[in-house]
Amino acid sequence: MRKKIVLIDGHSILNRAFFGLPDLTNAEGLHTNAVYGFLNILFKVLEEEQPEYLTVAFDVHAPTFRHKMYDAYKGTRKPMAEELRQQVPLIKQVLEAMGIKIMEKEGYEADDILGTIATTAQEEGLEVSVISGDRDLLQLADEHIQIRIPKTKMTGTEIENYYAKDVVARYQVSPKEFIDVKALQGDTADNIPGVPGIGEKTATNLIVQYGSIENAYEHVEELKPPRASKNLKEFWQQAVLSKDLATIRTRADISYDLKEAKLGELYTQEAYALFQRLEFKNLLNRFDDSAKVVTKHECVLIQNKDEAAAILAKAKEATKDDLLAFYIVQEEQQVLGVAIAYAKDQMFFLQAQEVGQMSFFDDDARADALELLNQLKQVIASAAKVSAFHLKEAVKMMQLRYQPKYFDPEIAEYLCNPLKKSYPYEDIASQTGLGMLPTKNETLGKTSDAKALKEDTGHYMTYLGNLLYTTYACVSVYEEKLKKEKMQKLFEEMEMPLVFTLASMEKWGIKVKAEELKAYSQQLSEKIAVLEKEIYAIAGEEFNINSPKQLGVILFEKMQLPNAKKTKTGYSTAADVLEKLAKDYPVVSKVLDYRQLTKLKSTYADGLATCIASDGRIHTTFQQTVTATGRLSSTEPNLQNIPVRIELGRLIRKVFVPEDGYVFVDADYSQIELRVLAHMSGDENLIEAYKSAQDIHTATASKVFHIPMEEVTPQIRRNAKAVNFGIVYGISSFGLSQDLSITRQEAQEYIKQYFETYPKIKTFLDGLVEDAVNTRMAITMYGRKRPVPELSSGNYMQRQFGERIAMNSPIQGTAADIIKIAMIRVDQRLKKEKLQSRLLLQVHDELLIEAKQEELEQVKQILSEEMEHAAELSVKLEIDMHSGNNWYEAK
DNA sequence: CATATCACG
DNA sequence: ACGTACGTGATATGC
Repeated sequence: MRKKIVLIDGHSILNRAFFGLPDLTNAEGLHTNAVYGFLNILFKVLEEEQPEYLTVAFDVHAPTFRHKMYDAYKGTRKPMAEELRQQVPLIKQVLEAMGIKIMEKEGYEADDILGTIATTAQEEGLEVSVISGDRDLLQLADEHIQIRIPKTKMTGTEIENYYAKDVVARYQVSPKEFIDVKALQGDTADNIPGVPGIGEKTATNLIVQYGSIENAYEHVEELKPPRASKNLKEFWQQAVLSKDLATIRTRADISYDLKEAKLGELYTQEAYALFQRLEFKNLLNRFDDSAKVVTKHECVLIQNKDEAAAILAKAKEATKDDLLAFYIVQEEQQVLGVAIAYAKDQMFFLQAQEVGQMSFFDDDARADALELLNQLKQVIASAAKVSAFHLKEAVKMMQLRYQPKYFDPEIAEYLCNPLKKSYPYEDIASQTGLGMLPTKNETLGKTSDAKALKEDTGHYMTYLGNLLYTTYACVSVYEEKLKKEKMQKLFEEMEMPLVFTLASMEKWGIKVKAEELKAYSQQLSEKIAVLEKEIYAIAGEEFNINSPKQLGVILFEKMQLPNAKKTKTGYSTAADVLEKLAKDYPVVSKVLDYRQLTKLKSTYADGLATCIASDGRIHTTFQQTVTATGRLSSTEPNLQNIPVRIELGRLIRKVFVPEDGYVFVDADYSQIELRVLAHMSGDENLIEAYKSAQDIHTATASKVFHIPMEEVTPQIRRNAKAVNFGIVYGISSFGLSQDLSITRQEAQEYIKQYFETYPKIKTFLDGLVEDAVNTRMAITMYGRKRPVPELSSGNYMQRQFGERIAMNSPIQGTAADIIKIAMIRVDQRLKKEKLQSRLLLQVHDELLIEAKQEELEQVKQILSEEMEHAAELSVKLEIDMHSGNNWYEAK
């Protein structure tokens, strides 16, 4: 039995995998599909062959890839897709981590390396398998050299196998003759000229008959067809050159030590860590426990009160001039305990007294938890620096006041990488070089915290240890990182103080009239029932109007309505499609009304009702680490999308009311994004338009369409307004034409006129794109960054999208920065001036304050001062402000 | 769990 | 020849 060696054509297999799989990315935004596909092919081959030796060969330079199957017809080489290029170093890293031999040598193509090793290995008595997606390698097939070509199919990976005899069976020629066929036929993708007029058929026939180009040349007068005879004579030198180009070297001057190719343990710790980072979850099952445990951090469980007190005292002493890290473990309003660290190896979990299982509210337990938090608060108060996981929650629970010493790891990581879906501690640990830690899920499985703590205490202490260690040890790393990225001020002076402002807003919540909400819901129900009946009557049957699928069938099949537009899954029934049909088909306008009403009922009337807490108020959560641009978001419930544009929806704002003795004051910035644009671009015309206190959309209309201000009709003003919006979004003629229902040409003309009116805006936006292409970042006035990986995509659409992001993010982000500053200052001033009025909500460019009746004037003063002077721009920041006895009135 | 739709800035 | 406006979150449906 011969020993086996497997040789892999690295770039070729990577390429195959890349085109065979949909795009995959990990949390860092790295593209991983090619690496993943490569590994799947690798593991499949290894399982089938059980080889002794393995080597992967790469070309040293791979600036281009031969897309034979994809664009051979163009006879060109495309530059390698960026998404694929990124994965070349990655696969090498993976292979190294698994201890797999990589061969590459300057001056040689991977083919030559494979050819040489394969030939030598066969001579030395090995059985050889060469894995490649490239049929050129078939010339290497021999008695003991098998060429294997994987095909990614729907059903998985299938592999075509060729020994020498299989090549003859399939192509009529031997592997050696295969070279001659190619020499005649040529290969545009490989820059092999071949002989003109000879294609695959003729080439094969000639070589079947004569065995080689040399022999064919000797009989050149007899060749058929005559064209072949004539051209081979004429292009003989070119044929000889082609043969040379097509020949894979089998005696390349490479030093190759078979011992280095011997397969060892593939499933190493390094490989495990890398697979984790790349999020190859399926492949992680292949590892056993020895690979998984890299570092272990444990919390020491403290249940005894005296011991807890001793530890808190020690922590207090140790952190007087030093860092304290903590995390409050809670579940459903119940504090289970407090994890604290006062050094990297001094981590404890102080368990709160258990709440009795029988009684839902256990006053003793509650008092105990409060006492624990109170003690923690004192340690926090005296600590020099404090890092807390979920800082905002802690601020709410212990009513902490802002001091510059606080640190929130999730927010630090968010500033460094704002595109991630979430910020779990293990990502923070890996990003700050603290190692690959097991996730909460991996340590505990899917159970509740309370259950895990009780029934799996050991693992729970490991989970907390990992979380807390990360919270403690990441601080110094991020401080350096933020300094280096010039985001230190942004973090310390904007995001951290904001945590405290948001905590206060969430804690206050907003009062909602539950009964009125219910009445509103019932009102809607009645109207919905009427519409429902009418729609069924017209349709002639009952169906689920809320199902786009069923609705599409009814409208576009049964009722044969025109202009059916398709989505992936069926007909589009989106509002913009239906609106075009509404005036001709009453049923469509009823459907639109129905949609509106059911939306109001389910999301707002009924949805909000379930969110009213026992204090009669709704406490939203403001997310500080979600958006790519630096805006906030609001969840459970979302109070940033309460209806306002349509009257019936707007009415719902009447249920949001101030407490007795208070009024609402609502202030919103007037076109803050356009003003930011005017400032950042420095366009004199736009700045001047604002300085002369004109209505900006009318002024734009007048200038862009060359008509006097007085003659700007509402319609023309609307168009100008759409253009202004478009500019902020990163304008495209298509988008604008859609929005205004005009042709692309007209939209293009509007844009052209706009840029002629405000020339510096064009320069500015082009500059933003150029900078983003160079730095791969969009950046705000305050230094907030957003990576724009779309700009390096191989896909034109994606790159186009990247350009719009590059234009929009600095504008939207700067506006978001400014209102954050305003929020902090308004909040801090209300507190400093010892007012009872409080900030409740932020809706991107709007703040809502619940003002004590007697403080109304003072509050208005504070709002206008702090909002208008949050940033000093070359145009004034103006606000609109209203007060009222509910949100409807105040807006 | 993904998709379509629609509410907001 | 393509097929897009920027940023979010909640709900209902249907696989």
